[in-house]
Amino acid sequence: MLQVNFIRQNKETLIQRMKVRGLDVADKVEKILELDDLRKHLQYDSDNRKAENKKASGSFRSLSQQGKKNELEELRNQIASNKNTIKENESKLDKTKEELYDILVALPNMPHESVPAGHTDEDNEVFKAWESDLPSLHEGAVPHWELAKKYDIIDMETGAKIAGAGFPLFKGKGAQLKRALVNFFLAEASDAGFLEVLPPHLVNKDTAFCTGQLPDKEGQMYYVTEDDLYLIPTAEVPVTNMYRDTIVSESDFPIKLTAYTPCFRREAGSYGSHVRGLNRVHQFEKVEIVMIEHPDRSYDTLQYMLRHVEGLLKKLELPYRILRLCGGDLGFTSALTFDFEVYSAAQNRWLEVSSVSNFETFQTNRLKCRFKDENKKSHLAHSLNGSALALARIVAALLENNQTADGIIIPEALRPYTRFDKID
RNA sequence: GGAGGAAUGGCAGAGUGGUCGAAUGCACUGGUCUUGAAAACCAGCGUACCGAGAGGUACCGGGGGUUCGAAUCCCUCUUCCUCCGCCA
Repeated sequence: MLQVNFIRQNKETLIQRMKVRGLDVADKVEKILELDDLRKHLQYDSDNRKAENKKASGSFRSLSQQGKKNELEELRNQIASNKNTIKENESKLDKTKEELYDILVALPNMPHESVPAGHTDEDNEVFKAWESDLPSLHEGAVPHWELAKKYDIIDMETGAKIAGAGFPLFKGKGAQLKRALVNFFLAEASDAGFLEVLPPHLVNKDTAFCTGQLPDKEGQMYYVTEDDLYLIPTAEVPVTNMYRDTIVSESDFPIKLTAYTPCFRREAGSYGSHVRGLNRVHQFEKVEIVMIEHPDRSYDTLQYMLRHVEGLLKKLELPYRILRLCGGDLGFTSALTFDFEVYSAAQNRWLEVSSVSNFETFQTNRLKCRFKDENKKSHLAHSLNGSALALARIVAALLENNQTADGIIIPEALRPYTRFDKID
């Protein structure tokens, strides 16, 4: 959520930048400023009347000790009438705040200056392309869902029987490969100085609101009505909320956290061949990295996170490219996002395996996550996160790209974790 | 699930209707002293909004109420702790 003061000071920039998302927010911005002025006015008036009443009730005791009944009565009336005005004022104030909030909460983050304009994923800019040749497969190479069947490592049918379509069941070396990937990713994150946490996998409304899933993505999350809880769509949600209502000191930066969790997504409305196999599922596993950083350094930190993710893909020997998302494809809460895509040879397409974003103060404003500068003034911190990495699609790409006539070869870096070097 | 108890500033912990934004201790920051450090002493030290400033207002788990006046009384919700039951 953007701050009103920020909007006030950066009105023209905001209107211009929102255009890359395809939004015209000029009217909304005017309305926000107008409502905020009204809010200030009403509050000022109420504050003054409250101050008057406070003074008046201060003299109450001495008057009553002196037995001045008439004065007391007059005082009581004066306070009562003031109180009525305050009450009316405050109900107007509440309405104004609500109206203001409704507009603010529906306003997405302001895109970073480097975000290209565009509507769909086709307008995304290739930030770093894969420069070597893409792997060419042997005669008779097949997509991962067929490999999964052939080696009996992923069982979609049984998953569907147990839960429903889109809930894969991993078996044998398939399950072990996933566990190996998780351990590999967590070990890499730990080595890079990220603190591992294992957060709750269900979260309450406040938590889902603060990282921006509510109200924007209400229908995308599984919701447990009985207990009023949401299943997490990503570890970003519980992990970032560790810093809700906190004031950190500047020396705590950069805060680096990592977590492995399952991710649950309803993916309502998805269908067709591009959702086949592991391409799009309701439950997948992911190692997430989250950082809280000083505003001056958050874009350097974003690059640092990019390098971390890149390192993982290099070690896994997977062909990848990095995209800078265009305005139309940019998430609601993000100011700048880079997507990592891995080339899936048998499907001959790029699969998104990571999304690394800087949210600037969009989340921390809701979280109230602040730090104090040397003058003890508090400012909102910046929050960032990225997948490092999402498992299902990495598995899909590994299976497809590494298939040979006599089995699927496990990349060197992963073998200490799998304890086998081939799936056959 | 049943029965009790608790929730106050970074932490600990006073405060049961009036001058309490809140004693005290610890922690922290600045200063004095010291070759340096420690100790001691002095001063400062919550958050947010409005205001150029002086200053004003709100906040003692959340919400509502009583009262001229609420941290303090009433209602309600939430969380935590203890005991019993159940249990990975």
